[in-house]
Amino acid sequence: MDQELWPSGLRVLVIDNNSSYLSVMEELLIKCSYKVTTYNNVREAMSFLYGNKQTVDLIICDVCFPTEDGLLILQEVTSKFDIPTVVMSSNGDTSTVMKYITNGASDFLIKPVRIEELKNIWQHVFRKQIGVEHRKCNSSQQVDQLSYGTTGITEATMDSEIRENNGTVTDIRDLRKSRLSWTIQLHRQFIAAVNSLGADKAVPKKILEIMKVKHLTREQVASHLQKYRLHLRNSTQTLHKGGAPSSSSHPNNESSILGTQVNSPPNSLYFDQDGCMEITDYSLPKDDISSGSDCMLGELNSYSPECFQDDFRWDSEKQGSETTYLWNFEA
DNA sequence: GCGATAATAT
DNA sequence: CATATTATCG
Repeated sequence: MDQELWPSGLRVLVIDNNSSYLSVMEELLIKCSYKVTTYNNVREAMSFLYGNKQTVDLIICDVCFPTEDGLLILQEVTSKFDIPTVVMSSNGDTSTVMKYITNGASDFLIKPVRIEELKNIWQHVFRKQIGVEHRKCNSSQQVDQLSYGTTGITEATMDSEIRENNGTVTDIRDLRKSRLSWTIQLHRQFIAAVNSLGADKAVPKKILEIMKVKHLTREQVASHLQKYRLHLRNSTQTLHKGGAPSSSSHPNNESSILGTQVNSPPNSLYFDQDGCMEITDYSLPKDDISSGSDCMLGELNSYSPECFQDDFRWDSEKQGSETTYLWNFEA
């Protein structure tokens, strides 16, 4: 529709190791009246983020880095900051897009990025701020001012739900009730850990180490892993359910989920953003970490300035509530 | 259905 | 033996 009504002043952080393209992006974004900060170095960008997370509304990050892994970067950012993150790459395969979207990306832009696409990215900021309530955006003249409240963006679940440090759960104990509740954030960290190890290397102990959540036990991770695999199976092979046995097409990957590097998420329901959850299906741990096979857990937590200490939500007795949309939504 | 725990397996 | 995986419990 109209073209002059997108919010100006949106503060965008762009990360791309290609300085030339970084300039292109900067130019395009400035034409959109956004405020732009660019980094061609992931680590520097992360440092900047840790120091200025209150002043960044949106992140646009390329996912093809020589040494860094785009997926890990995305997971790092989305789990530690509640800032909408848009991913861009020259490769727009559905499976690739799926991989990033299921891991928290707000959008996926295929290079070369057109200015028309950038004109619309502000919607992700609003979507996140407004959160559950998605009211009919009249798209008219109410988008003029962004509520840049320093604490504005970060407040998805602040109430009595989760108390965390910048979006990352680091400890659980505080609300010592009885049963651990796997919240989205915690689950994300779990997924991030599983993904960074490989499918075959993702075992409770290592996952626990990577997650670095105090007082979380190996047993709890094991239990969650069990369910995770179970649900993964269910959605991976959707044929099931009294219909045609599907005798054609797919060569039937009978090798278990763990055996080798299974890939390709054929079917799946991805997510339902606004409401509450977003995780319904996960891309398999197969990833493109530079090296390839060996894990690199030692340095996984590259960024992360300091230690932490926060709480987490335990659930005492009442659980029949509206929790748990993690991976089920029933038919 | 969820997460904890017991029972097995590696 | 320690830890991973599966089964069962509440």
